[in-house]
Amino acid sequence: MNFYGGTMTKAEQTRQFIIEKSAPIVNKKGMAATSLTDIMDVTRLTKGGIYGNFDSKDEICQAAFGHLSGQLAAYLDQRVSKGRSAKEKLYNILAFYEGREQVEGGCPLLNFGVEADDTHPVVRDMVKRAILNAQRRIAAIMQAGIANGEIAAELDAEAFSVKLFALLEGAILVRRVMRDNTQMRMVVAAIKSEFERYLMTSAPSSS
Amino acid sequence: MNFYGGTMTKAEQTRQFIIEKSAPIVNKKGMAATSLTDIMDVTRLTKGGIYGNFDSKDEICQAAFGHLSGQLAAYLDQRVSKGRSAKEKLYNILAFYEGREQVEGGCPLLNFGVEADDTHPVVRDMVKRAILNAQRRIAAIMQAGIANGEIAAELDAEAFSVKLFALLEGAILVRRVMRDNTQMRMVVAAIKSEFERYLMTSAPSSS
DNA sequence: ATAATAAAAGACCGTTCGGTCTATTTTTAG
DNA sequence: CTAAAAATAGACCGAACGGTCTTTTATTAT
Repeated sequence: MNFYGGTMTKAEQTRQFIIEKSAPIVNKKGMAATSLTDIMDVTRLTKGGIYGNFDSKDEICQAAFGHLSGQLAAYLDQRVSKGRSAKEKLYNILAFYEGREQVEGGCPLLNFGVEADDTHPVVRDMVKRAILNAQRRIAAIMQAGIANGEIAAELDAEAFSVKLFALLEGAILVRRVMRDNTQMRMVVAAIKSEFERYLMTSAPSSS
Repeated sequence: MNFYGGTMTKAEQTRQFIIEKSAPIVNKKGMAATSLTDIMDVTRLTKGGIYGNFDSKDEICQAAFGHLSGQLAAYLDQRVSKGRSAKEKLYNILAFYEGREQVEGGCPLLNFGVEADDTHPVVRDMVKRAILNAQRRIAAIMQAGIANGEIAAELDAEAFSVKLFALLEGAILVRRVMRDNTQMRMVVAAIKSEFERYLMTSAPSSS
């Protein structure tokens, strides 16, 4: 028996495989509406293989959200790290949301948040943490921008991050229902416009 | 046989009864997760009574959304009609969202919108129309305010209504996941603050 | 009151659900 | 190569699912 050191044991590999394959389905159909059969189909595994690695469907859904939110965070962090100013960092994030790319099945924070809030307290708590992290990411960018003089100190970093998050999630909802990106574009433009009011490099115009 | 004139036939009464009793559950648990048993329990009816009035569970869910969104629209219209200026009308709406009242189980536009977008095209279309109506309601208030000189013409009524809707729905999501109204309050304050920038009665300040 | 009609009851149907368990296969250590 | 161990297959389980259908109960017009 190899003690878990550098390599992944077979079960761990399979577990990860199941998570990665299932996550998009759970994100799209929802936890309640995703059946074991769906998971069996997408993984090409049977019940034995699945329940050998998970105790319940709920555990799979939970892990699926963890995977999706981790993936989303990684995407965003990557975008942020590629920006060399607060403005670039913010705009890279906005481009991500405005683009059609997104995680398959839409924003997991929205999907899981809406479904979990009454029925799945564990998932709800995970979503809560993910939301706070997303907001912290934005607030941190703003604070850094203020600290190095790129952004006017009048900008309330926390309030800005709260508004930005709400606007984007709302726009994601509208986009999914409408199947139309127009309002998302409007929202992103509005965020940019508000942000630029606090940019020190641009003219401190008042109108 | 009485031809349907003034009174409601018994079946129509029962149908309405089923819808009203089921709607909060479907709103809360979701369409997929709500079972016939749930509906039987809450209506104290049996399958015979239910399927005598509906062809399928989906039809009940659909009617439930229609009821909820109609109810929501009625609430909002009432609030709007009680305001005597654009500002009052808007603030009445905001007070509605900021307050804990809301429709039981949260905003049906959010709940049904997220669940329906992939799986229930009919419901998705109903949500789409409901969203557009909600936005139109706001835009109309703004346009009227501009027309009578209460609001500066610079305000883009449509863009404002899109932002407002997205902000509120995003804040509703956060509130449900966090079980905390703080961010909703922040969002409402931000909406008010932005709106007041365009108010003609207040000082046309530039900062 | 009664006969015709409408509505609701609830047993019943096949299917699918999440989950278990043993047999078999695959992997791995020696 | 072989024996021990781990992992997967898939038959099986009871429960719950959405939905049907016949019987019984309410309603209603006369």
